[in-house]
Amino acid sequence: MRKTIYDIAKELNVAPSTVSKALNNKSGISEKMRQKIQQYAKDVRYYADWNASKLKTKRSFSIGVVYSEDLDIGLEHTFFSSILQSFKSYVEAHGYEITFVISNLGNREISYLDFCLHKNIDGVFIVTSLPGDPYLKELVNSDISCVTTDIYHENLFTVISDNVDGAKQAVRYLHQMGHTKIAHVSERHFFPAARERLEGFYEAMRELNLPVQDEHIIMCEYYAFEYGYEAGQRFLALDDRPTAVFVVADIIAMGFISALKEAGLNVPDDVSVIGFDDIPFAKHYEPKLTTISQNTTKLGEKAADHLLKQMNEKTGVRSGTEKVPVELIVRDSVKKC
Amino acid sequence: MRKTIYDIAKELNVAPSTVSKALNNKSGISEKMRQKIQQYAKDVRYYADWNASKLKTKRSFSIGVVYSEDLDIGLEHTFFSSILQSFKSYVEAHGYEITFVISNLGNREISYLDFCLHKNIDGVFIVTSLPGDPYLKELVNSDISCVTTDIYHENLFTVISDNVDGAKQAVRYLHQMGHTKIAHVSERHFFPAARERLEGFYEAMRELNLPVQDEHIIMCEYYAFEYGYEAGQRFLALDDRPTAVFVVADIIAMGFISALKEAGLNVPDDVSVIGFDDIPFAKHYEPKLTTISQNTTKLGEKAADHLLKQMNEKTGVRSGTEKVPVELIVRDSVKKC
DNA sequence: TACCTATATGTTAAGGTTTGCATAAAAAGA
DNA sequence: TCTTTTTATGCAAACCTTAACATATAGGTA
Repeated sequence: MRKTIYDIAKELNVAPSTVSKALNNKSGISEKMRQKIQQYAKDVRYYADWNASKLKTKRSFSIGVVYSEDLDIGLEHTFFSSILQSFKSYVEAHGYEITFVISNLGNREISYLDFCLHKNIDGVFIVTSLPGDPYLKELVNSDISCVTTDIYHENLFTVISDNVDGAKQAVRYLHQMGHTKIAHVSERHFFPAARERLEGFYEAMRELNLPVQDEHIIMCEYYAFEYGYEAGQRFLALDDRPTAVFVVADIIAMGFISALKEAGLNVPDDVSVIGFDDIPFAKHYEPKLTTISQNTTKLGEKAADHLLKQMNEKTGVRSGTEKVPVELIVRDSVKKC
Repeated sequence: MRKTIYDIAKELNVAPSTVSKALNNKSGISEKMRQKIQQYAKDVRYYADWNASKLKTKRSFSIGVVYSEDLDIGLEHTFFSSILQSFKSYVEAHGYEITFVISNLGNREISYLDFCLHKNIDGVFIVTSLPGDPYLKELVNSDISCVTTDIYHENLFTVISDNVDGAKQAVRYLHQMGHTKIAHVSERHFFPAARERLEGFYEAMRELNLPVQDEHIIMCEYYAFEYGYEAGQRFLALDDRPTAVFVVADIIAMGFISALKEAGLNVPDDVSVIGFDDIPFAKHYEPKLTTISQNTTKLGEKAADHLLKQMNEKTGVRSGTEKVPVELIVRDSVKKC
């Protein structure tokens, strides 16, 4: 049977509270006694019962993770899961564990907030979420500290890649390589990343005094290879084809390129393509994809860092944004014009 | 302030225990009363305090997940994370949540078993683990129900793809397409999957009465594109080159193919290649990879199902294996000889 | 010596739930 | 109507930890 603090107290002829103090490094106890108790606890492999301790302290040292599994963005989505991985490592190093916030256990439906409240969750990281989720709104407006990534939400701190700058870097690089007629493949729904990259595209083009024709902005249905392929076909149908394309995301860029290849065009000889994200496969695609790399490790760490601060400082700063720098990764899909 | 069972009891003029019984569907209470209390609880959005309830019942309704993050197999590893996703959905539908089993919170080191014991974990899913991890052994030999996937461990039930059969399907398919000189790229460390696929390769070759030369078994360092590339180079150096290759994993197959392409060979015109896994990118690679698909959804579900059974039935059946069928996915990397 | 302070240790209630047991009420049987 | 059985409800302990408060002890000061 598992030992309790009472057992230890009895065995050491001290009071339970003394044991508790020793183990929790609280004051009001002699150093000698602390050592003795800690040593003993180690010897008998005592660990405080998690639940009893949480029940009492009202702090769970666990951080909720909202990870909506619809829309193909479950754990297998590398971008988010690698942010989560980094987030997880960071908070664990600070003594927290993570818990998935779920809206139904078995068959009883429960709102995110209720879930967190009743589990005494200390803070929440919203990794992916469906736009307009009512549970989310309720949670965000509650007293529980929250941060998110890659999306914006009123009253919620966001850690996000510097998409505008990334897009500008991409365009500038294409320009540097001699391209002046540049197209952009964007995404129809305008998730924040897409919107910002489009914005950055326009800005950079303006700064470089390059004209942008409406038909050179190609709208893609969603983040998927197939839609990129479709966009490629539409690109091929253009009368006056640009020599370079900045594509909103690597996965779309790959589909895009595959359409060009199929039509007998060579990338980068005929058309230069630059992507965004630097997904793990970008370096293995043919041609190896030149792209703007998002730093998922940093995204996760910054999110974790900000959340922990927010939780501990109880500062009222709920909204705001931290932009994480992105980096141009030069590979083989862009060529001098 | 959050409502407790006492508040509700007072408001409804009943005893706390009555409320508890009503909410937990325990017997010894009239149906009318149960309805009334449940309705009221719903109205005031009452949920039992997780910790208090766990403390008392000694059942946490949470399942530990051992997910070793070293060796590049953290959450961003799609194969394991998609198994985990499927596992998670399944157990959540059955009223369980998942918790990562970690060996250090903050700075205090804790063994897996201690962690589980002190959190009252009901069962554990070992997703990835380092071979020879002492904590693992201790956990597996404890009273806590465990299952794993993709590896074997004494005293531990495993859910794993039918690798032998998959390899045989692969070889048979190559043979069917007219190939008789077939090579195999394996992996040096002989993780179970690699070992079984090698075994299946030999078996199928024997059954088909095809000779296998020693130098046609190419050992690759590890599961990575780069090592596949290296293997490809070694293949190129072969005097008497086979016309077809069965590669132990898609990611290696892709690196392998890229080496061939670089040397001016065409896949599948010059050499046919079949992979294993069906990673998400297989269908986008060039050529689209013919491969043996592992059913990650099923792997996760079966693991979950077995674990829940083991937990509830308290059956002594700890070891054993469930093989999940794999499927040949015909794409473009294999051609008639 | 008497008293005070600081520090070390002990006592006990609280945290919210569940559960075995006791009791009360209702239903059934005589 | 009275006893017996069944059913519904309440009481109180238990789960284990923490923390506020109380007490004891040692050392120092007047």
